[in-house]
Amino acid sequence: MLEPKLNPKMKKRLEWINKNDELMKSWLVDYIQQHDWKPPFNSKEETELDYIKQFLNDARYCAETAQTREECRNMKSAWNRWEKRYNNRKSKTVVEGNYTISMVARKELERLAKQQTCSFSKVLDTLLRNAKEMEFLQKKLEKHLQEENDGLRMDTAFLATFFDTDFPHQQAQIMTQDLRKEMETDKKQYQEELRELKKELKEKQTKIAELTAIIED
DNA sequence: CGCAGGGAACAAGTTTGTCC
DNA sequence: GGACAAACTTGTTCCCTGCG
Repeated sequence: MLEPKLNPKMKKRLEWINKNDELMKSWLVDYIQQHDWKPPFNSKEETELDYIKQFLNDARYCAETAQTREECRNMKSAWNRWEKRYNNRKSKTVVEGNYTISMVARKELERLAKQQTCSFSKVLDTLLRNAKEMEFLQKKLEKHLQEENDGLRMDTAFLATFFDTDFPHQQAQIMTQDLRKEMETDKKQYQEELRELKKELKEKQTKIAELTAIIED
């Protein structure tokens, strides 16, 4: 039987382990057990610190092979991922998710990230914030069109101010054309409906006035 | 140049939600 | 209530970038 040889590289490789970090300790205990690197942790007989100290001590005698190198790298990487996700979960401002999107959307995401030299996350975040903004503008636009008796005055320039690239601008043009047609067809109908609504509104107002009078009496 | 670190992809397992 | 899909969790791997 060969005497186990001390491997100084292992010590260096595991220096990132902070024995004072409670979170890291309990994570490590799970990780070590999960990989069957040590017998199961028994909280009645040992502390997490004992367990980890023992593990580190044993690890110093690991043979210097590609596998141990790999395992050490993976362990550190797993911890970094876990910690990052843990912090994300705690965060009030960011949240990590996992979604399935179409290839078309994915290609576009890739293109935008490259164009802006930023991460996918940043692109998605910005896009969705913009979408919120768009929703607000859309509502404003609808209101604008409703108030304006002559909705036809809306033109591409009006919509184009919300966009800054060619493709959306073209879409805006098509959208405006469609809207124009639709409005021309439906204008009379809307006017009729508007008259009806105004009538109804007047009736309700009268009713409210009556009720208010009764309550005040 | 080698290496560490970070972002993302990918894989596999688990939990949660929805529908009948 | 169970079948199935969607969403979430965790770990691993790949790839790129920046630093010494």
